[in-house]
Amino acid sequence: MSRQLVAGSRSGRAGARRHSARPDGRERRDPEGTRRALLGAATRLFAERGFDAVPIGAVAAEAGVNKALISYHFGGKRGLYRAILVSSFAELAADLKAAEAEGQGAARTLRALLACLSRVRERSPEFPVLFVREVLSHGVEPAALPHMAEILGVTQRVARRGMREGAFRRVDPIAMHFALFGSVVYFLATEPARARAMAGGQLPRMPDFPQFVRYLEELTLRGLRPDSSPSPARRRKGARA
Amino acid sequence: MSRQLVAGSRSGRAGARRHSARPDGRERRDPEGTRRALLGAATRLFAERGFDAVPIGAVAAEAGVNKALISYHFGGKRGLYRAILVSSFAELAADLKAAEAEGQGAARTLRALLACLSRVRERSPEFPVLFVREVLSHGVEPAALPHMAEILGVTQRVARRGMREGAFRRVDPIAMHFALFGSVVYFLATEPARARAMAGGQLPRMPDFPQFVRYLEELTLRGLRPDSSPSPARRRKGARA
DNA sequence: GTCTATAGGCTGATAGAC
DNA sequence: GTCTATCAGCCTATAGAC
Repeated sequence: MSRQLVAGSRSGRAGARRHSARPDGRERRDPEGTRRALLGAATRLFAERGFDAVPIGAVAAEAGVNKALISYHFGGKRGLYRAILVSSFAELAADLKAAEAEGQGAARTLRALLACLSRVRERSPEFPVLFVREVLSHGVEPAALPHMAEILGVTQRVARRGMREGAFRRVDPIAMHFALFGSVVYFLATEPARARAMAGGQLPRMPDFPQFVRYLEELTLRGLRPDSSPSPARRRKGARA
Repeated sequence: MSRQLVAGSRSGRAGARRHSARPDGRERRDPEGTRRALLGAATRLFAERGFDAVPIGAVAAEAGVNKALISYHFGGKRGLYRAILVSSFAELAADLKAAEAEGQGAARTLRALLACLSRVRERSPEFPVLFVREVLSHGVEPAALPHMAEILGVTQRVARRGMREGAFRRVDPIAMHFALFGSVVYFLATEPARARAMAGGQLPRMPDFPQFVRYLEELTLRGLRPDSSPSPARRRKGARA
């Protein structure tokens, strides 16, 4: 694989060193710069329109680079996609695991995880869209599956830990994962589309992500507290005081 | 309901009446049957692979119908897509509104909305995927936008109603919408992909939707209760006892 | 209404000059 | 490593026979 899957290349264009200006005004880059330009352009476009809707020529144009270089550096369109995908998934999984390790206590860890997702959003707003697109896709990229399993694992462990520590009432860890992770990811993934719809004056107001995270955190921490009595309107078999 | 929104199905009473068996074993349908076969096949395939990844020939084959009939009945691939999209969105919006009307009290209404989403899943498991795909898409289908606004409106109204009735603490209605609707939609939209991954033995166990809904309902009702004190680990400015 | 045949456009990949 | 030129493949849409 080219350059071990572009590991760790952030979406930023940090070191795109210029070589020389050319007659047409565009710039010639070194190979590493080319790769990064392609990765960045592809991330943006694949997120915005989806893999199948983006012609390879559009990626090249957005990157200011020749079409043919995609095959040269990544072995084709799919290879380019795979490169951004697995590096992004791996990065998210690693970040979540780091956040998991840093917090003491389930409640704090949960907050750390949410903070981590906020950072993802700042670092690369396109990633959540890419993530959801892939999760819906017919055949999920096999190389990304292990990372997805890790991500699921982190949330589940927080749930188990909270129950063990007596901080959370007894719940299904998987359900907790989806309530937490699912809503955040949905919020983030739909953010660009909302922004576009709002720009067209078709939607009233743009919800605020930090506020949403605060809501979710509060909801979860309150809703999971073991001491509170069950829902007032209905009791279920197996519910505990 | 879904009828007469499904593009030009005019008088269209039900009845996929068979006409005659043909030499190759496939069956000839009446026009209404053709439209429905196409709608059904397209719903399945567009959900599974996405609009751009599905050749029109695949839809025709899945429907057991000739390619050219797509242009004839729906004015082309995009027209077929638009037909399933707006009828599905309209149906969901209408169902949610019905659920909203039926429940007395915010808590009960909230439960009715969740039950409504469960019914959606049984009726057409592909719809959530289609929904999310569209919500991510570059330009959301204009015809579907009003319905999306309605859907957002229903959840927001429940939130406001709960606060007015004193059943919920003060929260941002939009945040509540995303926490509730977002997580359910994410869960449902990823369900087919999980099923496929599990079939390949790449995932451990399949989470249970009814259980997830119960979790979410309980979490929300507990987490929104006005009497409970704020999160024990941290207080915020503006938090109320 | 249904079907066949075909036109015309666009796409991803590569050979080969630089 | 980069770029130009080119090609084969596939896709949607339609004209016209039935």
